[in-house]
Amino acid sequence: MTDDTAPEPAPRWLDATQQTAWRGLLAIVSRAFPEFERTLKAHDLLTVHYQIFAALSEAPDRTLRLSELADGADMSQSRLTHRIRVLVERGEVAITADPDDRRAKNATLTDAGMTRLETIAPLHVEDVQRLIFDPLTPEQTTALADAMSTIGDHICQHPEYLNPRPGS
Amino acid sequence: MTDDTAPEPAPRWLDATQQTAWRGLLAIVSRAFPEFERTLKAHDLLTVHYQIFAALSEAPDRTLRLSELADGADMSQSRLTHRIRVLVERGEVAITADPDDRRAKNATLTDAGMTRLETIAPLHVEDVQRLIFDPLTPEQTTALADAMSTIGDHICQHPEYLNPRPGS
DNA sequence: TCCAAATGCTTGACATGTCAACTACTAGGA
DNA sequence: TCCTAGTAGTTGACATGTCAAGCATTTGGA
Repeated sequence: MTDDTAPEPAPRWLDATQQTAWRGLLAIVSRAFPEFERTLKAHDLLTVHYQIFAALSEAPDRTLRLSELADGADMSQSRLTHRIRVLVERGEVAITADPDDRRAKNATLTDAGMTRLETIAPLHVEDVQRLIFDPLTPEQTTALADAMSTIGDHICQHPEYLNPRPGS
Repeated sequence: MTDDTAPEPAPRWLDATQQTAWRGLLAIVSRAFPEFERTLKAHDLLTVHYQIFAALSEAPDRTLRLSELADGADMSQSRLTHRIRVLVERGEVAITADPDDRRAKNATLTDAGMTRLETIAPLHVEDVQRLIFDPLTPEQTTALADAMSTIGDHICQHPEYLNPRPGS
């Protein structure tokens, strides 16, 4: 009897340098990101809502088709539908039917929404500066941007490296 | 009438380099981390469970007091109580009363749990290598570790920089 | 000794995320 | 025209996260 299963390659454990980088990343995710959420929550917003505001504010006419908005803000359509509701109720986002495609809807950041974003954005960016960039020297920031953009580009340009996502 | 409120300082917007770094970080969080979760979920585990396994496997006697485990794995005690239940039911973690302090309980990674971790860990580390470190040169990895550990140390050593956390 | 405060953990209610239907509409070919 | 497949968005059930309240125990000081 021969074993026709492929032999498992030895695991590629993280070396010391990689472990250092990985632990730092975990610290950011487990401590800094919850801090950003607390600041937003103090103003009755979730991170989801900030992402919606940010994506719409950068779009032409502050308007995006809902599916484009979901893509641009990195969330599922379902989640968008659930969470955008409160923004519409508050009058900070308006949703209108698309005249050209009766399946589609467009979301627009209203003036009230823009005002809201202008209040929150400085608080959010201050959090990011304080927890992420303040401890770094300019050289470290440059090196971080280089590495991060390399990783980010690689992930976005190689979706085949990802497991199939359920429901999408 | 004089305005006695302090003037708002100008927001410290991100410069181009910082934006590059920030977008990369968001890409990692929104794409790579969900990928890690999908791999774990294919083996009936949540990230929470992996963190529990990892923390216990590194502890003396593979055992930690529950409150130490919650700290070490960066989660609230409440969340730990809720999510560790299934691991106990599966026999992968054992919980025993602490003989010295009758308030406390100790969690131990069982042999079955260790076997489980030895199955999953290579898959997880392969995900991390593939999505985070593979695109980087050795020099980029070194620079990333330097910046990340600087940020991580800063966050962990300056808890006064964080808003008060509810419930803790 | 007593008691108030702190600690360790659990519980349950509610908020949010996820996922698989589902409806409605559009596109494109027989 | 009629199908079939694909696309846009919604819905509801369930899984998970969050938070405040609660119980039991320990600590430390009056």
